[in-house]
Amino acid sequence: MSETSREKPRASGGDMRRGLELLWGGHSPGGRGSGRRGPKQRHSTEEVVLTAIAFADAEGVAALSMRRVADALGVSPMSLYTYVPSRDELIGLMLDRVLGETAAPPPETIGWREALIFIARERWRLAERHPWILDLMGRRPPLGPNLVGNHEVAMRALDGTPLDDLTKDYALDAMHNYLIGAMKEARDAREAERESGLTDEQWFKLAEPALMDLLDPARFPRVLRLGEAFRAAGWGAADPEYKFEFGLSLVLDGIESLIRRAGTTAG
Amino acid sequence: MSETSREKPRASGGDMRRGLELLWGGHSPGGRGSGRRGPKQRHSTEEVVLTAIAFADAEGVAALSMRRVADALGVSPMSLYTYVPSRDELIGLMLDRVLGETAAPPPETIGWREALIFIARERWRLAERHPWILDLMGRRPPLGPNLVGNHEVAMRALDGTPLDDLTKDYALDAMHNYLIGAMKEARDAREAERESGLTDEQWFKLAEPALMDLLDPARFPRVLRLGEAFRAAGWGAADPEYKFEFGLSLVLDGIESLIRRAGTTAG
DNA sequence: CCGAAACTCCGTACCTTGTAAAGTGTTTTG
DNA sequence: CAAAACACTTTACAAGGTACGGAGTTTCGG
Repeated sequence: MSETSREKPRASGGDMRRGLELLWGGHSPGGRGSGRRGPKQRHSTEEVVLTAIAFADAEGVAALSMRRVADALGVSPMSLYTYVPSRDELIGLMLDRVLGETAAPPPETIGWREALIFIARERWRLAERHPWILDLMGRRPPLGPNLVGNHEVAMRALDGTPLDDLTKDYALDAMHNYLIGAMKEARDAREAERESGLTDEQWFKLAEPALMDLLDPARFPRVLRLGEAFRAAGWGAADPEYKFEFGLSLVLDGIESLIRRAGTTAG
Repeated sequence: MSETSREKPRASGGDMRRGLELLWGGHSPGGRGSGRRGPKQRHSTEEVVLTAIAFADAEGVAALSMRRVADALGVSPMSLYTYVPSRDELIGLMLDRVLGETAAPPPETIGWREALIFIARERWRLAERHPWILDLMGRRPPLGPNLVGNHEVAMRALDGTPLDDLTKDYALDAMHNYLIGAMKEARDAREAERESGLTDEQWFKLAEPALMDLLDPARFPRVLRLGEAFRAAGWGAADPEYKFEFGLSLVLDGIESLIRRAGTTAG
């Protein structure tokens, strides 16, 4: 519960160039500060972004406020606005920055399936390192070099297949959407565990007695059977990483049948 | 950007029963107010929840504050706390309430695939009516009657298949995770459009010239080709509902191959 | 070489949020 | 009829993003 989203009009033309500049050229050395008047900035936009990322890793985007980032840098809250036009833009920069941490499949990878598995696991690990990115995907993402680069890499994974470009994009989008959901599921389990001090197992056992009074076996026979199956299988059966791999194969099987169909119709 | 999540310790035993009571029995007539002292409540918990839902439909969960709900009901902010223990709990009630709006596949539905398609489309339409639910799934959801009921219905859709209960759950989970991602994608497109007054197409056309200067054809050949493919296909190719259906078939194909394998090994 | 422009940084201020605390008035119980 | 339990209100706090205006610093145009 209590996930919440705030909205901003979001760049409608004028600021768009500014935002893109920050994303694409912003951190290059000498790009800024060459012929500016006034005092030199005591920090750099990159430093601000890195500080904010470290903070978000430790406490989540929710807890990330301009004041806290400013504190961590030893400046006043308002001076951050000389580095970054708004909190939203800062978050965009943070997102594109960490997207640069994923590796492309190594050259010896053979076949699209192996390549996509590699990519999916990279994203999984990325979300483990920076769980907050899951709150930020979607919603007109920052078109930075790393977001674009990641899509390039993903498209390349499908290079040998008979799919046309549009279909490749759709398939990758479907996989990505699944990944988002699965990574969120795993993160939420981790967070709930940390916050409440209870593992899913402990929590469920706590809720169970109260729940058993409420669950009418005539109305919910399958759910009750499922509960028994989980008890019988031991709680390892609910391990998010296992479920992630399971769902990933399932989605890849879907892509496989897509490829097979395209192969038979096209030749 | 700017999606944000706040956290609460979340019921750890003592309040758990209270929360479940509200979810399962709360709205039944006469259940409350029978032998209580003090003045009668001017409204009901259900009224509060419905008001909050109407508000969230119109403005999103982000804009949903206790003060605004109280205003809409004509009471002071703090009196809401006599109906509902906290904002989080209120949101839990809202979520389970709207989950009750989805229909089960009609009896004449034949086969698991048709049934799952029906369920998926119901969820899609639900998210169109109440887009804010997408911010709330995951994260230890409220174990209300409708959440449980929906899972029962989904499990029933796989009744004729050779999958065991655990595998059914995994498959449904994978489908659900995909659905979440796809519905979020669609909602974000709609919201961004409303907020900025630009369709994705217009927005992209606006960003394009600036982007073209930045996209090195040697580094991003596939992404550039994809851009051309989209231009050639017309922008209907990016229609979220089309992509939703595409991904759904893909996931269902994955389930199909799962079922085929289970069928051959088990019998 | 100097004034003015451009810049950084800071303090203050406004508004919004969830909800704790304490007070007021009302209904039911004993 | 007194007291307990409740509904409801007012007030207050801390935290948030950022607009505004001021103070000090560096560079540019002449």
